[in-house]
Amino acid sequence: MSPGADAGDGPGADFASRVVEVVESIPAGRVMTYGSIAAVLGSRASRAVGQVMAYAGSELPWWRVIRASGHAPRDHESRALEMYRVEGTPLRWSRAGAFRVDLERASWEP
DNA sequence: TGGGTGACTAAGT
DNA sequence: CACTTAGCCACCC
Repeated sequence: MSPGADAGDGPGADFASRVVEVVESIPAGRVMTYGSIAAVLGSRASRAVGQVMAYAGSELPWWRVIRASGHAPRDHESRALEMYRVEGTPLRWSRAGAFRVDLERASWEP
């Protein structure tokens, strides 16, 4: 409702702060890809989203943020798997024993 | 102010 | 299905 399109220029207006808001809004059992989060913010900086997550650390449900392929973040797949089992996130298992999040079912958007 | 980096994506092999 | 290459954009120092 403001002529300036974006209504916030104070804290929370930064890209990083917006990423945090979106990630925290993801319900349990659901996931979003880095690219989708960036798209919601009106950007294509999927990589920047990952950097914000790395900086935020365990302060966020990082396991609900995955790659476009359905794989969990690099070097964190094992930790994510345990969370997916607890939250009941739909997973897809390959013959080799590798798991992936079923984006067809778990994909969510605010 | 500018350069290097990275929890990425998409397309090709 | 898994790995490799090139392109992107914001973050940090």
